[in-house]
Amino acid sequence: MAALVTITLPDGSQRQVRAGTTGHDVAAEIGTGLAKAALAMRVDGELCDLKAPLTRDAAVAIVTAKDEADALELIRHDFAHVLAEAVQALYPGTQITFGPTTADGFYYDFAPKDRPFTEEDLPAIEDKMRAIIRADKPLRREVWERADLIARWQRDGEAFKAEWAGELPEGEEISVYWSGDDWMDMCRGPHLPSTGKLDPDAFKLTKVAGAYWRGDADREMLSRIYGTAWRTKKELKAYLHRLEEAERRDHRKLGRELDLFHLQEEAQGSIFWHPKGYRMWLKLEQYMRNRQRQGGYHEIKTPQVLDSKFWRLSGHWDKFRENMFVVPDVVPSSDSDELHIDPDAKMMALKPMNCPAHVQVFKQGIKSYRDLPLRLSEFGCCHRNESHGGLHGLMRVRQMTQDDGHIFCREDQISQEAVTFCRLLEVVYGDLGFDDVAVKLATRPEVRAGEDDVWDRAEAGLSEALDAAGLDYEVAPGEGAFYGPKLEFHLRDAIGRSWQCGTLQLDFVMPQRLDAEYVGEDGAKHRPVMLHRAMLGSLERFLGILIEHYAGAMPMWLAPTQVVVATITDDAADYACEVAEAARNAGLEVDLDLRNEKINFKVREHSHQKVPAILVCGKREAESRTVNVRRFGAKDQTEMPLDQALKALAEEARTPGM
RNA sequence: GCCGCUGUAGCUCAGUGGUAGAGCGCACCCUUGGUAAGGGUGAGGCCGAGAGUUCAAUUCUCUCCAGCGGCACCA
Repeated sequence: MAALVTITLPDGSQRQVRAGTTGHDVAAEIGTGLAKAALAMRVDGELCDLKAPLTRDAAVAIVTAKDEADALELIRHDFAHVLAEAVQALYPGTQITFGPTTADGFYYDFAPKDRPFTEEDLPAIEDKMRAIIRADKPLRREVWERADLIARWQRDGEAFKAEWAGELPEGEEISVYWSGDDWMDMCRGPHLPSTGKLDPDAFKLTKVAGAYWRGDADREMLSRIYGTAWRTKKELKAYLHRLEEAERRDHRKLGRELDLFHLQEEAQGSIFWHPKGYRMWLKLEQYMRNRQRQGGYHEIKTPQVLDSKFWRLSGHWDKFRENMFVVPDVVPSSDSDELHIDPDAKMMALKPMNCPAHVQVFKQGIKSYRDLPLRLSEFGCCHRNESHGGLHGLMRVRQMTQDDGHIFCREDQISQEAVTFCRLLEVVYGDLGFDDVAVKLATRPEVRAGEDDVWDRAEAGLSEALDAAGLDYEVAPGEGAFYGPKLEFHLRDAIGRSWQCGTLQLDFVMPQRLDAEYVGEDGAKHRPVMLHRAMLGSLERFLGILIEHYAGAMPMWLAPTQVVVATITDDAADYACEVAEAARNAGLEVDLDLRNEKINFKVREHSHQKVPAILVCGKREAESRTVNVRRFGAKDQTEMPLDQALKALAEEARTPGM
C-alpha cells in the first residue's frame, strides 16, 4: 500500500494523496477545467513538470496561463525546443546546442551542417514548428547517466551537447526531454505536458544572427534563430505592435526626417550635426552647464591630443590602447603622397577619457584641504576606436562628448558628495522627462586595487548616501570597477526600455598613479579620493535617447524650432513678419513660413516636423493683432492676443533652472 | 573583430545580361486658398568601390567598403 502525502493548495486547503500522484492527477481531482488549463506546478515554490510525482508533504500550486511570468517562461522554453526539433527535422546534420528564453521570447543556437540559416529559411521552420505543435507530442522527462548521455550525443554527432554534458556539475541529476518518441534534447526542464499546449499562432521567428558558442569570441560561430512567443495571438500582436512603435521612434530615422544630423562613411561613427540638431544639443548643454554651475562645479576644457607618455602614466596605454586613436607627431612631406612616419616620432593619442587631464588641473598649484571638495566639470570630447560592428547611430559612436565631472575630496566627504550628486541627478532627470530611475550599487570585483577596509568604507559610504538621498537601489555584487565601487543610474523611457546613463565611480587608484595630493589640516600631504561622475553619459547618446523617448516631439524648451509663424495669404505677410520678430525677441526659436501654399499644406508639413506651436496669421489676426495658435497634436486651435500668446509660449520654452 | 542580410535619384522603394523607373521632395509657372497633400512643367542617377566571367554587367562571381540585425567588446 502506497504511503499518503499531504499537499497544501494555495487556498490553504489540504488533501491527502497517494505518494507518486502527479500534478496532473491533483489538477484533475480539483476539476477538469483546471486539468485542461494546467501547464506545470510549483512544489514548495519550485517550478516542476505537471507529470512529476509528489513524494513528500508539500505546498502545491497548479500553474496555468493565468500565472503570467511562469506561463511565459514555460511556453518560451518549450518553443525553443520545438524550434530545435523542427530545424533538425528540416536540416538533418544540424547540431543542437543551447536554447534559452529571453525577455520576450527565445532563441536556439545551432551548428549548421553546411551554411548558417538566413531569414528566408524561417517560414519553412515556422510551418514545421506548427506541425509539431498540432501533433500534440507528449513531452517526457528521463534521467540519464552522464556517461551514457555523452556516448549518445557522440553517436549522434552532437559534439556541442557532448561537451556540455561532460561539464555539468558533479552530482547534478542530468535529465533529457523526449518529444514523442523520436526527438530528445538535454534539458533541466521543466516543460509543458505536451507540445499541444502551445498556441501555434502566438509565436513568430524574428531574426537570425551569428553567436559564439558559450559567448566566447575564440570559439565556434553558431547560427542563432530568435523567436518571440506569447500566451495568445493577441499578445503576440501587441508585442509586434510595440516593435513597430520602437521602429517609429528610431532616432536614426527621426534624425533624417527632422533634419537633425547625419552620418557618412568618411567619418564612420562620428556625427554631423545639422542646425536643428545642434540647437537641441546647445539647449541641453546650456541646461547642464547651468545645473552644474548651480551645483558648485567649475567648468574646464582640457586638450584633445596628449603625448602617449602621458597615457602610459595614467594606465590607459596598458588597459585601453586598442580603443585609442594614436597620432604620430609628424609633419607630412609635401613632396610625396606617401606618408613616412619616422620610427622615432613622438606618438600622441586622442583622449579617450577626461579624467587624467582633470587630475593635471587639480595638480596645478598646491591644494589645501580647504579647497576640497573640488568639483571640475567638462563637456569633454573623447574619441574611442570602437569596434566597427558595435557602432549604432548616436547611441554608440567613436567621437562623443561626455558631461564629465570629477570631484576631488577627502574620504570622509564621499558620502556627502554622493548625496549631493544623487539629488542633482533627480532634478536633472526630472527636468528631462524621466521619472523612473533605477539605481544599482556595483561592489568590489574579485580583481581589484586597494585595501579591503578602504573598500568597506567606500561601499558603506555609497549605500549611506543612497539611503540619505531616499533612493531605492539594487546591489550588483562584483560589478564595480577595479579601482572602486560605483553607482549606476538606469532610466526607463516612454516605451519601457532601460538606458544606463548616470554613473558615480569612486577611484582610489588614479590620484595615486598621477600623484595628486593636498595639504591636510595636519600640514602633511594626503591623497584625495576622486569621484568620476556623469549624468547624461554622452551628449550624443543622450540626445538619441531623448529623441526616442519623445518620439521626436520634444518638449518646447528642447525643440529645435519652437514656433512657426505661418500666413494664410500674402495679405498678412507684413503682420506675420512682425509676429515672428516679436516671438524672436521673446526668446523663442522661430521659423517664418510665408510660402505661397495653402494653410492645410503648411500645417501638415510643420506637424510632420513636430513643431510644438504653429501661429497662423491671416487677415483677421492682422486686424485684431492676435494669432491663431495650433499646438502640436491638437486638432483645434485658439485665437489669442499676440502679447498673451507670446508670453505663455516663452514661459513654456524657458529652460528649467534658468 | 565574427555571422547573416542589404547597398539603384535628396528620401522611400520598383526593375532589367543590351548603361534605368515611381511616389514624395526640389526648381519654375499657374493658383491667394482659414488649420494634415491645389494644378502644371522641369531638372536630377558612374545602379556603393575594385576586379573577374561575357560580344555586352547596374543585373552573374569574387574582394573590399559602408549600413542594418545579432554576437563579442564597452577597463
